[in-house]
Amino acid sequence: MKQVAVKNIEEKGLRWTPQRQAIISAIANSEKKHLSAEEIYLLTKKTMPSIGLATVYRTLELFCAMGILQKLNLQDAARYELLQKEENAHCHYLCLGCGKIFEVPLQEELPLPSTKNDESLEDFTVVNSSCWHFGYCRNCKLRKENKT
Amino acid sequence: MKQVAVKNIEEKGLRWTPQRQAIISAIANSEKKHLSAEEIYLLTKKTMPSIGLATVYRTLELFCAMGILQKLNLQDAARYELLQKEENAHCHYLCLGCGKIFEVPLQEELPLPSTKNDESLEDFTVVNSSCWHFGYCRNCKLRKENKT
DNA sequence: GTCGCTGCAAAGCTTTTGCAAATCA
DNA sequence: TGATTTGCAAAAGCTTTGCAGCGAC
Repeated sequence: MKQVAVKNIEEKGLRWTPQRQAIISAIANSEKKHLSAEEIYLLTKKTMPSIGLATVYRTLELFCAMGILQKLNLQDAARYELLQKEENAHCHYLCLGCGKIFEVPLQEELPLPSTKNDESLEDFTVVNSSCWHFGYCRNCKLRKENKT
Repeated sequence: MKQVAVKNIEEKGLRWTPQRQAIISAIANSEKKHLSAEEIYLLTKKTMPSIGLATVYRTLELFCAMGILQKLNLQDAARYELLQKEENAHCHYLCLGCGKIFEVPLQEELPLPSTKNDESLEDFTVVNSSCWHFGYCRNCKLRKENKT
């Protein structure tokens, strides 16, 4: 993972700096997925207290452009997650009750939509996907029922 | 559509005001989908010049809570679209080249993910879905090839 | 009168940008 | 040396909030 990043970065005349390493390490070692820029900033600060928030933002943007991270625009703020080959297509289930996010890989290729009506779509190359389902998890439904 | 909204609103002790009517009309009559709050504000200003931006934001939030609108968190800003029964599940294809959004209804129910590994998901009730595919449309791919 | 709604202005947040210093090739 | 990168501070942009006045019931 890191090796690939280093190679990609250096091929483009960019540098693999301690900051970039610290940021990707913080993300990779975090148990939590879907980290916000602020969270990544705080995590990275643990190993590199001098790092600036702007650097984090610039690095996250770079990593997204390189395909290392995927940016998710959520309600409160953007969140980032490691993007690996096998994870290219997966679904997110966000519980509106507790805010928990469940993640489910899609084993097979994306469902083919009907492209009859829209010519231009017939030749659309999908680079990346993000599917979100909003609803309520079992715990929250049970909690709801008990209240009523 | 409007009738349903009025009924829902008044049932909850809320009011169906000229502003709310103007906003929903602006959205419904717009050819463009996926309008930003700013765009909705400007559209509504045409029929009601005195309206304030804060009112638009508050109304959009209300309509989302009522299930009349769906909020889409995109890169630049949040966007809103009418949420109708038949449209409950649909895919968005966003071209990273030109930013155009193609929309494709999913005829059949959502693809069933593998829920083996995650117990809590087995009993997840989906209220609403939003699927996004990012990539390049034909025009942008052609433009790219011509450049190289 | 009460309660909800509105418009304005100010504040709050996340994110971006400018710039001089630092760092690496 | 020349290019990229960084940290700080300031700015920008979207969205929310406080509040006094208005309007509906």
